[in-house]
Amino acid sequence: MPPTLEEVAKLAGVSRSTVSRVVNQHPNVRPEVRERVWEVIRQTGYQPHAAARSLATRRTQIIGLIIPQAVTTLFTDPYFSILLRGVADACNAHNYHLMLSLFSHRRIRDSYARQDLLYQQVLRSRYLDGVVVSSAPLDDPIFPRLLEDKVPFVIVGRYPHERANYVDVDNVVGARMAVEHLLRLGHERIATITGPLNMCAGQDRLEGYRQALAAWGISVDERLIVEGDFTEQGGRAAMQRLLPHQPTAVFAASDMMAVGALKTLREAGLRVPDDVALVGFDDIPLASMVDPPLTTVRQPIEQLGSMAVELLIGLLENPQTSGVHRVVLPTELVVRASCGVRVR
Amino acid sequence: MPPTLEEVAKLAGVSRSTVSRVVNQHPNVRPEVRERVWEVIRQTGYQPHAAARSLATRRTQIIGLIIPQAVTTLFTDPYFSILLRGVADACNAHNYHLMLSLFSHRRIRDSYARQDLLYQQVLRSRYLDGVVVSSAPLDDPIFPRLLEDKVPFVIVGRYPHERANYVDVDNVVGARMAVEHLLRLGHERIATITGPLNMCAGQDRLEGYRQALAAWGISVDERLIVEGDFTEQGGRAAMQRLLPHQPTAVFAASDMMAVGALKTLREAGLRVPDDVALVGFDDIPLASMVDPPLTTVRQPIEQLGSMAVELLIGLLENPQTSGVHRVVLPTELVVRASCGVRVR
DNA sequence: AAATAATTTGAGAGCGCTCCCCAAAAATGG
DNA sequence: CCATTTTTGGGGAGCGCTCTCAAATTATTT
Repeated sequence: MPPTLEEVAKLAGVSRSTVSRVVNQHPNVRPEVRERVWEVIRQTGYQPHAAARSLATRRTQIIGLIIPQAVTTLFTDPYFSILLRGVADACNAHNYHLMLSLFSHRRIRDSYARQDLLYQQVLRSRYLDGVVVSSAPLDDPIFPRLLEDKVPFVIVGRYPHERANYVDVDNVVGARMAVEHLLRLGHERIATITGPLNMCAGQDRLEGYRQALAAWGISVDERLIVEGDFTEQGGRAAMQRLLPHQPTAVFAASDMMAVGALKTLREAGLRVPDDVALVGFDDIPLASMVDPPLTTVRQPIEQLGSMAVELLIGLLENPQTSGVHRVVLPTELVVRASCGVRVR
Repeated sequence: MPPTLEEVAKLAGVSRSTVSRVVNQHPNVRPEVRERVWEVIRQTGYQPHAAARSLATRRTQIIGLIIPQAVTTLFTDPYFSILLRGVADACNAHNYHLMLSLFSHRRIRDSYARQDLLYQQVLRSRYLDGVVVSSAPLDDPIFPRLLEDKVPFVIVGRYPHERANYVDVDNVVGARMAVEHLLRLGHERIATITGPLNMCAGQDRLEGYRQALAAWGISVDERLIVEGDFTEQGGRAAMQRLLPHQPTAVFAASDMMAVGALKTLREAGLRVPDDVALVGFDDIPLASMVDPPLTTVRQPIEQLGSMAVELLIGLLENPQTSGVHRVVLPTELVVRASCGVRVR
């Protein structure tokens, strides 16, 4: 049986309160007493009991990372590993712990029911001090609930509500840069494979595409816009549907979809970039590994994760700080071979 | 302020104990009372407070997934995403929660200190009911500690201790199959890029390699054995060192390393499989995406994760069940183009 | 030296839940 | 119909910690 505060107190010849003060770095303890207590703590290997502490302080030091929806695919996308790394790192750095809430991908059918259950269990039972939400569609029920329950949360992405804090990248500008790059290379029939249009990132990247075309005075051919789902499979399927309309360039709203599109193009006997230029989004490691290497829009995924956590911890530790916290990070166009750099 | 047990009890006109019984499905409550209590619970949205419950029951319903060491790279390997998915799924299915403990990859220097801290914080403070450990080197200090503290744990991999429970794949046989396949194709100068040799999987796969050669009466040329670290970079570097010895085939102990080797080979002007045959291990999605598609040894990664969790939960819920729990899953050779299937 | 202020310590009351134990009520049996 | 068993509900004592408040001690000021 591990020792309790009480026992440490007895051994050190002081009261519970004093040990508590020592453990929690309260100032008003005589140095010699403090040292004596530390000595006992060291010898006994005392460690405060998390649950007891949480019960008294009403804080758990646990942050949740919630990725709603049935997301088989989302997890084959390295985007998540990278985000997770950022999140985990920031948690470590600030002595918070990380609880991961994914949702079963096996049965999409009951996924909402499960999500509901998890929400109850995890959030209402106060396991978490706050949460980071990523990759949720805009109409996900989690947002209204979080707001109603006044759970501190930060979104990786965006949500149109005054009390929503978020960290996002400038998807519109990123997408516009990508498409403008294609335009500069002389393309006019530029197609796009969008992300899911119920997600902010999906919408924004499409918006960037539209803006770029508009800026160049090119009218949008709606047949060149096909909705994907951020997965490789989705990219393949979307590209399949685009083929009949013979685009000379394709902007895919994620690298995974670009890779899918690449395969479909190749299977159709088209060469990239010679016959069709291709640009992705994310700059995941795979982007530079495929053949040809993918021109893409880099977003600082890891940083997105760690900033979200830091914002959240700021919220948790200074609740009085009013105002909403929002950060938008820049993107960067990474030119590789897949877009076919032509002579000026 | 969310309602407490006490308040629910008052509203339902019963005592705390009765509500507790209802919530915890204890039998001895009259159906009509039970229904009345449920009704109040529903109306008030009551949810038991996790910390209070944990304090009383000494269980948290949280499982930890621990991936020790500074693992930048490990997380670019989809292996982890897939494992994580298995783990998360199993947790969801059994109403456990998942806490993720990674270690900062930024500063390798203080990684052991951090690991120590985390160990204290997470395990000794009883945040977790039990843990799943993956990808730990055999000499990782976590194993003796877990054993000493009697923390219930399951390893994904293996550890030579009588009280160590684990889930593993048959790495020796898997590797042997891979190498024997190359032997059957007529190769004799078969090199191997091993995993880290302080990890079980690294050792076992090397052992499989040796066994295959031995079975065919081919003596091992130690210059054809180069240690890698499971990363793509490591694979590149290892292949670089192998080039001078002109192997006609290479068995890489992970797909990521195989991909790295592939690039080095290509840069050296060698064609795969024509000049050098290549076999990997894991069968991550990338394996079928590279050119040429990788012949590899498939291991059921996701299942590994979920079985580990299920074993652990079994341990937690039936502590009396004596005996050690060990599962070894089979592997399967997946033949694709990279090994160059020759005519019989 | 006395009075006041500041610092250090301890006692006690929770935090919200579980679970043991006993009383009341209901069911059973002779 | 009363004694006995079984079911049902309630009271209370924790689980291990924090935190307020007041007492005790020490330092500072007049």
